[in-house]
This record gives sequence, structure tokens and C-alpha cells, in this order.
Amino acid sequence: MSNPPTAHKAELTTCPHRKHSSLNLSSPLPVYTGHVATINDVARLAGVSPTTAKRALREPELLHPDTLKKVQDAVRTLHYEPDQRAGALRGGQSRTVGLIVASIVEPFFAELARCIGRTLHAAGYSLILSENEYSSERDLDELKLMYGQRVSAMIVRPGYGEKSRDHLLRLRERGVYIVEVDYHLPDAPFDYITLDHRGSIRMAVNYLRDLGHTRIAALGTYHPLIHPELRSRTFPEAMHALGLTVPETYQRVMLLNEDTAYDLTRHLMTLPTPPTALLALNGTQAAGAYRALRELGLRPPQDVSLLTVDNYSWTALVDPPISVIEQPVERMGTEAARLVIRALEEGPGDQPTQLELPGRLIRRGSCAAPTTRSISTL
Amino acid sequence: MSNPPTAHKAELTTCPHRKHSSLNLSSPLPVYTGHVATINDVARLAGVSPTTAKRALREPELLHPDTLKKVQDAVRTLHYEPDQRAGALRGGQSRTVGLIVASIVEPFFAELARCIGRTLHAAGYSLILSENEYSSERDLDELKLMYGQRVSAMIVRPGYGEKSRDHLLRLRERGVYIVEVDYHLPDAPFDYITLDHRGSIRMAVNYLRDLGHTRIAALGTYHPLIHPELRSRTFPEAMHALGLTVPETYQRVMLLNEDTAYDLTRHLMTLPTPPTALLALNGTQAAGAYRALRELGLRPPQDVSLLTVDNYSWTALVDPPISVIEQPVERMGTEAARLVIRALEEGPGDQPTQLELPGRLIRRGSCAAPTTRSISTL
DNA sequence: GCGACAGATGGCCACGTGGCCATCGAGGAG
DNA sequence: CTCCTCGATGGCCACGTGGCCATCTGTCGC
Repeated sequence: MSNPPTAHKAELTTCPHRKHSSLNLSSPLPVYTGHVATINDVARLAGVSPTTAKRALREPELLHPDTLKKVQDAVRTLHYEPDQRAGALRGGQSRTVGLIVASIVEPFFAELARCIGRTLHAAGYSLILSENEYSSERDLDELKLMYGQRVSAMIVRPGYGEKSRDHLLRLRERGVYIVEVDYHLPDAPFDYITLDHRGSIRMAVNYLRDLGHTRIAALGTYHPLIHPELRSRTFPEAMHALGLTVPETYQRVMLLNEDTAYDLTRHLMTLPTPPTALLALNGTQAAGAYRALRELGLRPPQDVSLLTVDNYSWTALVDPPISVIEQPVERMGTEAARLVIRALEEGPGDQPTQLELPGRLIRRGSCAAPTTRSISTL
Repeated sequence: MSNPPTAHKAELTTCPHRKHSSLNLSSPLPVYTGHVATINDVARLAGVSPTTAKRALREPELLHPDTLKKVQDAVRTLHYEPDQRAGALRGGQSRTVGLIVASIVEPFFAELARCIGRTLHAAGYSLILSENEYSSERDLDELKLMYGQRVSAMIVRPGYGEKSRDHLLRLRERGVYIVEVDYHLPDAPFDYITLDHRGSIRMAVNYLRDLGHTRIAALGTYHPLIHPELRSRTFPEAMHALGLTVPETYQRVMLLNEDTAYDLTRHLMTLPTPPTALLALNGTQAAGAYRALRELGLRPPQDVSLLTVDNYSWTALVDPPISVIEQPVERMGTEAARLVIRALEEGPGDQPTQLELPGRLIRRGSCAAPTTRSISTL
């Protein structure tokens, strides 16, 4: 390993398209020479043709060992790194994959991004990241920007609505492989990987019911158009399946963030007939709900049982620790990335891959049988 | 807005470089035609030359209104989106910026990524994301991959070590603008934006001292080479400045993650002379420390005071809520992105921009004067 | 009537790479 | 000696765009 000196070249190559050129040469700062080594520079230095030089990278077995070595030395000296854009321009396939999550600060998506990124990175792909905040309009913007970069595939938590779907379909027609994660647009033909939302909600309701609860409220949006999200939609079904009903007063139409979950929880718990069990449909809602309960002086599980989706680390830290339904995030991310790699390297399969992975119930301390105290709030 | 039918074109254009071509035509799935509209297609459809077509996008004022309209219609019909790669290849400047964080699941970095992404996106840039897990080796990999995509700038939380610095310097020589965030490599000439680590740790120590604490332990790595991180390094200084010392038994050499913070906390609190105040140097350590305290049955602030860096949402949820030093994450992210945009659009400034932003102490319930009980554990 | 001029449009090349075909020399078979 | 083969290397073009210069057609001033 010949370590080249890190002293900064002071030479100023005249480079027409770099605006950096107008530099104060007396400045103590290292200058931006802006010269990028190409395969031609490598070839010149090695004293071979560009074709030979590039073969050293892609088909080294075709070269004479001596030639190979000369080129490899030149590559090291110049720190040559192939320009993926140029390759993609010519060859069709770009080594970039787009990921659009709803919100990167949501730990679920952060973890998802990590697993996707790791798997793709190991296969030599770069990841372009963006957020859509569950909005179809934002989606459109992000999709266009990513398509401008000619990503070869996209992993999307789609926003709700026709616009996203139509645009995704158009991208697909142009050869971009699409995978949905976390949410699947109805009637869309894409591969997807989501939680088994239905099954998980059923599991949650069954669990609470088995503990003896009948007055169960879910923090969710009971409106199939505004927020056509599966967990909310499934909850009443799961209740009915057990012969239970969801009182009108428990149903609100609202978006899912921490503050609205807080408001909703306060509202629910101060009703004349409050629920004896609360089901938070994701980790962010859970935080709002927990805060509201604390402020109201209500303590799980004596005053109310609390069950949430998403095994966020803080749920184990509070007292009592909160029972959760954990999503198989790591598997979702890894599988999504694998689907992408497979599609790009082997072409799309004949059959769509549409996975709904089961959630896992983790019993901690926040759920118990309804106490006379919680019932008597009636 | 003429909404084109979303029916899938069944035509199979023979496209030599798409491997997708071998498709089962009887498949009910929409096929990947793989045809991407170029500016030439737009020109052909509009009945003008490619030059005129592209002028409609970049210099529309030069065109005859009728011609302009024809081209714009064609663009809409074909859903033409310029290929940024080809433009960058020719023009030098790519519209892609690399971001390397230490760990995207760390809420600090997630929030940072969000703010950076938003600002860059608004200016029309795409963001390539990667993680280095604080490691210089990982850094190298990621940097190479990103440089392969010819990012025009990089925002990096650098890994520790010479390797990262040398490679970053090389990238800089090649015209990539570099900004460090969260951590600044010693002697590196890059622009950076970090917390005022020194000032924040001093503030923390002063605060605890003012409450009456003298036996203060920081969860950190007291080793300038293994983990040359500023907060750990500053802590003993800040103590000495107040005439306090850090006992040998409080000093451990370990990496900063939740589990090791947990172990360290257990170790510290079971010493013959345990600290009366704990300072967790980041949010992840705080979680480990909090868990350890709970398991030991120690309750802040009576049994020990707990102060942490990073205002993570769970710190306000637990009982008592934890006092924290908040980092100005949003400002850090936005400023870093602005630096990038400025450097790319106006060239690098003459003077380096090196910002150390102050932290903010948020007093909650986890810090108080040492009680006889906590002291008497002696 | 002629040149100057400007508005409107088109032709052409280069960017760095991958793929394809051409070339060149050595060595073996007939 | 010739033809063929094969190993090793080189030349050339296309990808989609941006930048530059060329062209063409009126119109206006003298």
C-alpha cells in the first residue's frame, strides 16, 4: 500500500464546466482541482489502449498478467473509480435504487431503511432516500426526482391515492421495478411486503378479549377514503368477529400522529363509558396515548390496558413495560431488497411476490384483565 | 389535464440492453416495455428538432409560443423526464448529494437526515444515504460507492481515523464538496457543523455541580485513540476546571451502544463509592443507563441524578422525565444542506465555515441535589 | 435594392462508459 | 509455406444530454 502524500495539488487545470475554478490561489485552503480520472487516463498512464484498461476491471482473465499489473498499478495511482452514471447511460441498468418511506424519523422506517440499505449495499447498489409523509402529492414529486436519476428499482411506502398508483404504473412501464412496503395500494399489480395487518389486529383483539375486555378502542381513523389504512379498517371487523361492537363515540376521523393520538386518548378516557383497553395502531400513536394516560393519572394495567403495534425501544423502558405487537422489520427490509436484486439481475418473475408477514405478540406488563376499578369508571 | 389511460401497453419494443424482454406474454401482469422517452422522442412527436425541444425546457423564452406549446404537449403526452445522469455526464455537476451517517436508526441521525433531505430536495437535489457505524473502514466502502455515482457533494459523519480523512481529501481534490456533521476530524480542512460538544459537556457538569454533585460519572470512552470523541474527552477537563476529579474506577474504555452503557451503569452503581450523578453522552447510552437503573431498583433523582445528551421523545415519557441537553438537530441539518447548495451553486467560499452550535439544557425531573441516601451508598 | 440584424430553429460534438468487431502476431497442423 | 486458430489488444460507436455555432427567414434602415 503506497500511501500517496495527502498534500494538496496546487495545479489549476482549466476545466470549463467546473465553477470552482475561480479560486484565490494565495488561500491556505487546498484547492479543488476538479480533475476526475477516467479510464482513458488510466490507459495513458499504463501505456495501453482504453479497451485494454477497462478489460483489466471487467475481464482480467483475458489480459496478459504483465499488462494486467500495469493497469492495476495505474488504477491505484490515480485512484480511479468507474463512473457509474456513464455505464448506466450506455448499458441501461443503473446501480441505484430509490427508497421512499413515509417518515424517516419513525423508527420503523429507519430500521427498514437500514436493512434495505445494508442488503443493497452488499450487492453494490446505492440507495436514494426520500420521504412522502403518507401523501400522494409528495409521492409524485419524489418519484419524478428519482426517475430523473433513472433508478432501476423503487421500494416505496406509497402514499394513499390514485396519483401515486398511476405514476408508479408509469414508472413500471418504463422498466422500473417497483416493490411496495408496509402498505399495498388496492388493485395495484406490484410486488409487496407488508405486515399481515389483518392477522395482527385480530391477534391483538383476541388477546384483549381473552383477558376479559369488551370495551376496546383502537386509536385509528375510521374512514376508508381519507385514510384507507388497513389496521383501522380491520379493527371493527375483528371486533364483530368476536361478537363485540365499537361504540360510535370511540370512532374518530383523524390523522395518525403523536399529538392527535394524545388528544384522542384524552377524549376516549374521559367519556362516560371509557374503554377498558386501548390499542395503538403504531408506535408513534402509542407515545401519544401513553403521555395522555400519564397526564390523566391513569396507570396501566390497573386503570386501562394498553397494547400497541411496533416494538419501539422505549416501550420496554417505561413502567410498566408496554405489551406490543412487533413487526418483522428486519425481514421486511431484507426481503424487499432481495426482491429488487433478484428482479434486476434475473428479470421479474412470472408470479408476483406478495408477502404478508405475521406480527409477534410480546406480553409485557401493560395488559391485564379489566379491574373493577377500570370498569366502574362507567 | 388529459389523463392518459393507465392500461398497460402490451407492445414489446426490442430493447437490446434490457434483460426484461423474455416475458411470458400470456401473463396477466403488465409487461415491462422498458422504453424510456428521450428528448428525441419528444422532438419527433412535436415535429421539431431535438435542439428546439430541449430549449422548451431550459430557455422557453427563445421559442415561438406555438412551438413551445407543441413541445410542452409532447412532454406531457410522453411523460418525459430528463435523464439527470446524461446531463451530469456532459455538464459536470450532478444533482446528487451523498449523506453518510453513523446509524440511521439513531433518532439524532434520522432527524438530521430528514432536515438535510428536505432542504436538498427543495433545491432539486437527490440524496444518497449510507451508514458507517462510526467505522473508518466502512466509511471507505461507502465513499467509494458514492463517488462511483459521482455525487457532487458529501455530508459525512466521518468515522474515526486517518483512512476516512485521506479518502475525503482525495474526493475533495476531485471536486466533491465535503461537509462534516456531528464530528470533526482533527486537522481536516473541511467545513463542518457540530454541536458545541465542549460547551455542552461543561454546561452539563456545571449544572450537576451547582446542584451539589461532586461524584459525577460520564458514560463514555476515556481513550483518545480508540474513540477520539469529543464529549468523552471534554468531560475530565470540565471536571478539573471545577476542581473535581474523575476517579479511576469510573473510567472505562468501551464503545458507545445501549448494551455497553447498560453494563457500565451497572458497574458504576455497584461500586463501593458509586457516583451520585450520571451523565449519558448520547440518547442511546441514556436508554441503556436508564434500563440498568430500573433493574437495580434505583430511582432518579433520589437515588442518583441522570442527565443525558439528546432530547429523545421517550425521555419525556418516563417517570420521572429525564433532564437532557438538546442538540439543535434541525438547524444542523438545514445549515449543512444550505452549505452544500451554496458551494455547488456559487463555488466554495474563501473562508471555511465551521460551526459549533450550542446545546440547550432542558430541566425535567431526573436531576436534583444529592440526597443523604444517595451519598450514603458510600 | 442591399446589407445588417434579430428572431427562430437546427446540426453537431463531447462527456465516460460498455459492447462489438477488427487487428495483429505467434504457433500448430497440413 | 500456407492456412487456421487463438491469445492479446485496439478502434469505434452509441447512450441522452448541454453547449456552441450554423442556418434560415423576415424586417428595417439607408
